[in-house]
Amino acid sequence: MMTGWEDVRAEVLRRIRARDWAPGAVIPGEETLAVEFGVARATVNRALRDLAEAGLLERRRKAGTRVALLPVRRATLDIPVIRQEVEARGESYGHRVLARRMEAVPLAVAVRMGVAAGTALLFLETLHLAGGRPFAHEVRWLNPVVVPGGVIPDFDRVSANEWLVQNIAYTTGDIAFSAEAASGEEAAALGLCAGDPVFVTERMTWAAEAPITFVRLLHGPGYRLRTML
Amino acid sequence: MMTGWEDVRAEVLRRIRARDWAPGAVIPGEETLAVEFGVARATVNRALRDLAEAGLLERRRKAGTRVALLPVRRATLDIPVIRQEVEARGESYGHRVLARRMEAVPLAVAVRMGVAAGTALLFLETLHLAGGRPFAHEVRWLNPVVVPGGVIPDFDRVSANEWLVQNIAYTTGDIAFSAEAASGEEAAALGLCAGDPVFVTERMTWAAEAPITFVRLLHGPGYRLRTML
DNA sequence: GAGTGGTCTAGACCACTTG
DNA sequence: AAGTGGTCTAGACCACTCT
Repeated sequence: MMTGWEDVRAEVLRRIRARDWAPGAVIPGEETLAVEFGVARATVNRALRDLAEAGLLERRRKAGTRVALLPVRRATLDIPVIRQEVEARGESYGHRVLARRMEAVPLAVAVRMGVAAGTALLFLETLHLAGGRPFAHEVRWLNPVVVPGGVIPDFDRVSANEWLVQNIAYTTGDIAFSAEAASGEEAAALGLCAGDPVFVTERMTWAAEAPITFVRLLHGPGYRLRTML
Repeated sequence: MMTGWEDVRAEVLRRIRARDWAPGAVIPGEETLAVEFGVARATVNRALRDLAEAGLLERRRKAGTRVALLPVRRATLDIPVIRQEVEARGESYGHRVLARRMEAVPLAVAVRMGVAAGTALLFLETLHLAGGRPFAHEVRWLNPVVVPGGVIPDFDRVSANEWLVQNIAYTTGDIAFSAEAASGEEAAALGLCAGDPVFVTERMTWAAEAPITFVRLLHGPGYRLRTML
């Protein structure tokens, strides 16, 4: 029986897999499928929309719905607060603030944050610990302008990472992952040797045109960012 | 005016940001909001569902809808076929098959694929080129059982990456990213020095309980995996 | 048991895009 | 100009889960 939108999605998926509907081909319209499956058009719409979000269908008004020629795989990454990430591994979390001062941003950071070169922002350096051992090294520039009330905590109790998530709700931004060789200082902080490969996460966040913070996070060897497809 | 579900979403988002609805607090029910906003309940439902998918709200029947205490940031990664990735950079794509033979899988791979140690699978080694220069090094084990008709191409024209996407439609799987030091062979293939940091992508895909393929993909320095938040 | 979100329906209008 | 997906509505029933 075809009773719900998930049944419709399953059947459509089956036809795609079975090549009943070939890659690149236009599939029947929503109304047609609704009649065939004996459900309301809205139900078909929900199913097709879901498959389109997953990258298997391409939908355009008037042009209709096509089976994607080269399905782009879409994976959803959950990016938790570091404390949660550590505790999810069953280890105790801790962090140490290594530096906290106003400082002129380097040019590379100024460009990425969209502020004038030489602007003074709050510079923070934090070491995140898992089970007492170094887990991640964080370097952050924070725009003090965006802090509500202008009161910036010292981040000894709550890390900047967690404090920002709780206090500067829902920002936009981008994130990039890469592999780099650890510099001498970075290696020392993480207990590695200079030149060891580190997993780098760089995140820039904005709130309504105003830059909030730029973070560079380093994880040592053994760190894996995982997700389901 | 509150005419569409995106308007409803925007207003709800505003209230979360403004702390009108505090983190952890239960917000009004769908029916209540529908009346307040002057829309149908389905419209409110669509808006709240979207925010829940984004990680900002937590919804449970009977319990109601709460503002997430520690919003988990969710990012969507698009994982295109390598050819598309290269061409999107405006470079010409090419690939060379370095090895293609049946081979007993190493233990580590057997475990991840869920096959008996020593099983013979198709082993493929491919170098992907961008503008004639090495872009990524791919090592893959492919389960020949899943190939329709049992006919496996030589992958000289179409890379295994692209062929699988087009011929083994929609599989489940997982993906993991990490940073490692290049081995001597890997470095040679990519034109690097042994020990240089490489960005590693490991992907395992399944189709209905049967393992399809395990891939290990290496990108040299300079490669960045990017997405919006 | 009862309250809340999850979903379905039938019909309608709208927006976009293509021919 | 017309066809297709996008969305809205009002009402209904269902499923889950908290008390």
